[in-house]
Amino acid sequence: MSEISKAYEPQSVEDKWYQFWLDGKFFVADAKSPKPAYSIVIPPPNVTGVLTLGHVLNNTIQDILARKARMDGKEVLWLPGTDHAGIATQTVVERALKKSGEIKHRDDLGREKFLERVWEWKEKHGGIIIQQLKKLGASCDWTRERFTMDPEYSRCVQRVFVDLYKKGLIYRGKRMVNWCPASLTALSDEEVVMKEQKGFLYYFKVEVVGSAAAPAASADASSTEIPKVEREARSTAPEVGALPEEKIFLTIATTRPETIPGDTAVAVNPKDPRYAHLIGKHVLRPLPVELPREQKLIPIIGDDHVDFEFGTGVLKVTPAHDKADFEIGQRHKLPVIEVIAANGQMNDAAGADLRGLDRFKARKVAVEKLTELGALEKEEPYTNNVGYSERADVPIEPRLSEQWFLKYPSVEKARACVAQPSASDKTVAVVYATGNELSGKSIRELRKAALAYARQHHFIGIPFKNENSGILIRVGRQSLSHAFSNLGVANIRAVAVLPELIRTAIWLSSAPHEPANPQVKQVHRFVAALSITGELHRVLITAKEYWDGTVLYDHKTKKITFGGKSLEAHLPKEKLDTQPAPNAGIRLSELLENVNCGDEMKFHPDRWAKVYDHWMGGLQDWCVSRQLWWGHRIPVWRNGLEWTGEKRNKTFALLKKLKESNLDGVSWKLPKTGETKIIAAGTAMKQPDGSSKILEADMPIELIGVEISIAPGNENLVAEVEALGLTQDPDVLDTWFSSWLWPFATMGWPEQTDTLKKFYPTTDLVTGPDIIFFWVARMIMAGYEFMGDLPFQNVYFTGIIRDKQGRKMSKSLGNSPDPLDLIAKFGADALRFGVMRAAPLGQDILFDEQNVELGRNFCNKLWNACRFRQIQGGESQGEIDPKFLTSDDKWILLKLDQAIREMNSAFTGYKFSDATATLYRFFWSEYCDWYVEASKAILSSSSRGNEAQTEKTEIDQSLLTSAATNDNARKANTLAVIDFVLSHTLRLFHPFIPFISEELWHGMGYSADMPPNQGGKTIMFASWPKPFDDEFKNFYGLSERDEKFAEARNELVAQGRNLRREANIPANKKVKFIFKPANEIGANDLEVLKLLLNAEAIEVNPNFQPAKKVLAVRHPLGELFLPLEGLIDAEAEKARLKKEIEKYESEISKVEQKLANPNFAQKVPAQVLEEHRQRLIEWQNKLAHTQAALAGLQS
RNA sequence: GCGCGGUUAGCUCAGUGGUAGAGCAUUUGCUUCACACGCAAGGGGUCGCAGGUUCAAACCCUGCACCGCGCACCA
Repeated sequence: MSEISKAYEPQSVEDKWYQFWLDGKFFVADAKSPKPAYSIVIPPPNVTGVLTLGHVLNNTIQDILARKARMDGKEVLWLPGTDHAGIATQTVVERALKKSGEIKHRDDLGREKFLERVWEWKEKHGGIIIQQLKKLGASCDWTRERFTMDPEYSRCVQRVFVDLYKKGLIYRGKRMVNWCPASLTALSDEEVVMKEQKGFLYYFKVEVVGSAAAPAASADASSTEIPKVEREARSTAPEVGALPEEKIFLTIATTRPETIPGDTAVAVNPKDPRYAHLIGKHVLRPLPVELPREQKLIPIIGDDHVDFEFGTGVLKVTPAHDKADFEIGQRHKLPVIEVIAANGQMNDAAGADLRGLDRFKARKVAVEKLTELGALEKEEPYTNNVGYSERADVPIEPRLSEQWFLKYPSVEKARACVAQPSASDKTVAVVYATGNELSGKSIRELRKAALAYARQHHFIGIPFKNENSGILIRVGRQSLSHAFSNLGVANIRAVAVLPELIRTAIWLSSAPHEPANPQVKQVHRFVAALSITGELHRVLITAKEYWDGTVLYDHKTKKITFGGKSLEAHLPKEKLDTQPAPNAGIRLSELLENVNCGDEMKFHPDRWAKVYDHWMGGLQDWCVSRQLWWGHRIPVWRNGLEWTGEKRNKTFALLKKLKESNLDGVSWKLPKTGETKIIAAGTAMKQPDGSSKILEADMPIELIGVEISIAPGNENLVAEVEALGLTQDPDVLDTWFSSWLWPFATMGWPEQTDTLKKFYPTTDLVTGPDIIFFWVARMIMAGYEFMGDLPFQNVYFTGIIRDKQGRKMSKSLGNSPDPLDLIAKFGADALRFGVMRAAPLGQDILFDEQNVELGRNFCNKLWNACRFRQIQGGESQGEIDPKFLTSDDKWILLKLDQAIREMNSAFTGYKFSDATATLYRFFWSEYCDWYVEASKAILSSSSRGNEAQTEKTEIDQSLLTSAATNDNARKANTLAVIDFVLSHTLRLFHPFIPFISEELWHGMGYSADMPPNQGGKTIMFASWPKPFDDEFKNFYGLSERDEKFAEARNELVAQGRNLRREANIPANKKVKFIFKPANEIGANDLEVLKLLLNAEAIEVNPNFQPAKKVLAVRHPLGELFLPLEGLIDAEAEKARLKKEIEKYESEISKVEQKLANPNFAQKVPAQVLEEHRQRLIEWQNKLAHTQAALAGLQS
């Protein structure tokens, strides 16, 4: 740090380092690198979008992963880019052009001109979000930036279209689709969001007549039945009734009266006793009013779809404007009358009253008309769910139209590859084996014994039931031989307890066999826990289910070792050797740590896998065409003429020739029959020797061609084709039809590029759960279909950013802060740290600017901690001399070790908020608050030598275990420890706060100590800190005892500080303490005590007998007294002590009760028992001391 | 209707069976020579409710309530 300012100023630092990283090409991924690969593809933001907090969250996580991977020595590719975002972009541009008054509608410009304007817009605004990502610190390989409408990318999209067409998965059909009347395009089901809408349910009556042929006569005929209906109906359904004129009326409830002119039937449930007899009769549709009576007659039909609970149990059927009605219409061959035009206005068929009106206006008018006719019985408020266009935010209109559809490919594989959440985190029962069941000196003997044992106990061929899944697993002879071939003593010994293992195993997954074996129905995987001779083993069981039954196929064991408390908690060592405690078990997650259970992709959090699976189970064909201009135009040319016998022959002749000419990627289709043939691939297109003659203008042909439009050298072909009267389909493809190819289309597919070889499948994908169907699921399917492999190994779903009140961020609410403002105000690092700290895995994030402020404060703390080190001067000493290490030094090193371990485990579980919490706690609470403060005892003693000398004379020399020898050496050693800790800490920080960590890395001179490719140039490539091994700890003498001691002394400090406060001593006033040590205490520790207590002096007096007015704390390290010179509030102190006594008494009684329980001592693990006993003693001591203090105060 | 998540301090949230935690807010004291974007010491919780399992439950099981989300249906 050349200049040391008092506060960290990010603005002056961030741009400098970003440019430095770019100049150094540190983000560039080398596909030929020997290093292991790590890759992420960015979820491409909309090209004209601006950065939101959602992007900040998402991209910060990706950056953290990428930077961590680089420090782990991986070759990292973070591939950036943008999405053309069809509707969104087109809407934005169109709106802008309208606003500027240039156009009223995009037709005013025409397709070509309009697209030019969109491209202009894209050039102008497209880079904005990329620049913003750079501001955030994103370490993307910008040399590989992609756009979903890059020429090469477009080629991929067309190739995929043709490929799927050839496979028969893409087809054209006239169907009910979701139509957006604002954007004038079809939408996929996923682009429709259901919204609650308040409206009315209108009840109107229609007259029932006998039949269309002879309405009057039929009405008479039916009149004989009327009384019966009436009687029944009056009590249950007053909607049916006969008027005095003997007319019968049906009452229909609807929310959409404006569609009445489009009704072509009235439906009732055939099982509905009220109406069943009316089926086959007709009703008079009230609208349009001007139609002659016979044109108003529509039949009453019976259909199971009708819910007789709802409304009146009578449904009006509008096949043209409702999905369910359309299906009813299909079933009953009803005519379809379209009454709403594409733009949402009523058309001529809607009648004179409604024609030209907007659909909502028309609803009001229709109600008025019904009222005038006397048909409206009532209207009641009603709330229903209405589908809205996600983009345009207007209600969609179900509409019959011709669209392109895709049957999803590779569904089964894609569905099976995602690991389903294991049956929560169950406790797996541990199966115990003593090891005596099977004996043998060699593996060979063991195998023999195992086989004999299995025969003797009748395992072979016998099915055992797995209790957790109910699946029967049979142990075949082959099964055993598999177990034996997996060698390992434990693996073979497991045979003795196979029935028990099978019984208790936890089911993990069931999936199709891979590679596919037709004999195998599916493969089940289980895990069980086995303890043999005191060692815990994980047993993975794989069972192939054949069509005729299940056979245990294989099991494999692996020894599990635990460092942490979990093993202790669940499986105390002494229990492992002998009989198990009842309910002894181990957490499934612990058992499965670092295990790939055969599933290849993991979702984090895994509950999304369930959502994914559910969606994959109910796939509907994907409507991929959009009536837009901005996007990938569908590569289909046709002339639209009718198919006739004569032309049929001509076409066959043409196709024959086309086939001979081997057009690559071109297929043709006979419009009538729908039959598809493929024309073989080839290169003949590159020599268009008169093939244009083949095509003639009047041929009914549909050409589906990728090479037609994109093959280099074939640019003219489109013109040639079009010259023959064939025109390209005007529609474009759904944006997601290009996004779903993102993981490989960005890497050079279909060529087998080095990049693909090195970086596909990608390692992690980070995205929001809101696009799990739009994007993630489709990418998985595309990955399998076109790469034969899944696109990523892990998917991390972020939460959704909300405001403080939990509302979604939105422009209209004005609650979405601009991340760039936040960066300007607090710095990018602060924003990153603040957001990560508030973003736990799987939870939505309630964003508050305070988070960012906290991040800023934290960066400042880091800055100043380094500044403190700089002020101490002295070059980095490098080596730490173990002989000078104080208890504080050892303590902070152990804390650092713990922090590294915590960071690693946080990364393993993608728990970034845990990681930031660790960083915060370690650096602020442990390093700054305690270590740095304690280190001042040494650092300032040598700079103020004289003063220190006089202080030391007050210390009883006999109690000093190690007298200070060399102040300068001690100071240097302390600085070395500080440098060690800081240089490690900065590396732990780097993925989270890259700018400041880089600045300090250089400023502190740590880069100078490193080889160029390992941190010498940039902290980006400094190696990620490793936890300390035993050798390291032994060398520096780091032990739990040191840690405990330092902690005890800090506790004493806290208690001493508390005394000060109790005595109302201002923080800045130095006072004298008296210490009566229980054991020897080091000189340095005493000095630290003095410093941290802000004591004038500490008088060490082993024989001190407290006089009356003294405050005291008693602590395992000794007693600390504060003589009271001034006034204290004795009453307040007494009250505090009494409160403390109460607390101690309550704790003591709690522990005593537990210990008094005979079951407790008997059943509880020894360690826990001991803990309780110790705790009791501690509380009792504290109680005694506090009582003594109270007594002293009272006397 | 089906499914998922949540309910712990005033707020936002950690906490996988053994002594209830963090940050913010709050109270008090401190321009202590890295940092007032700071330091120190406090106060504050029947862990949504009710059962059950256990020697022991915020944690496991069952039911309920409330909040949020998703899917399906909705004339």
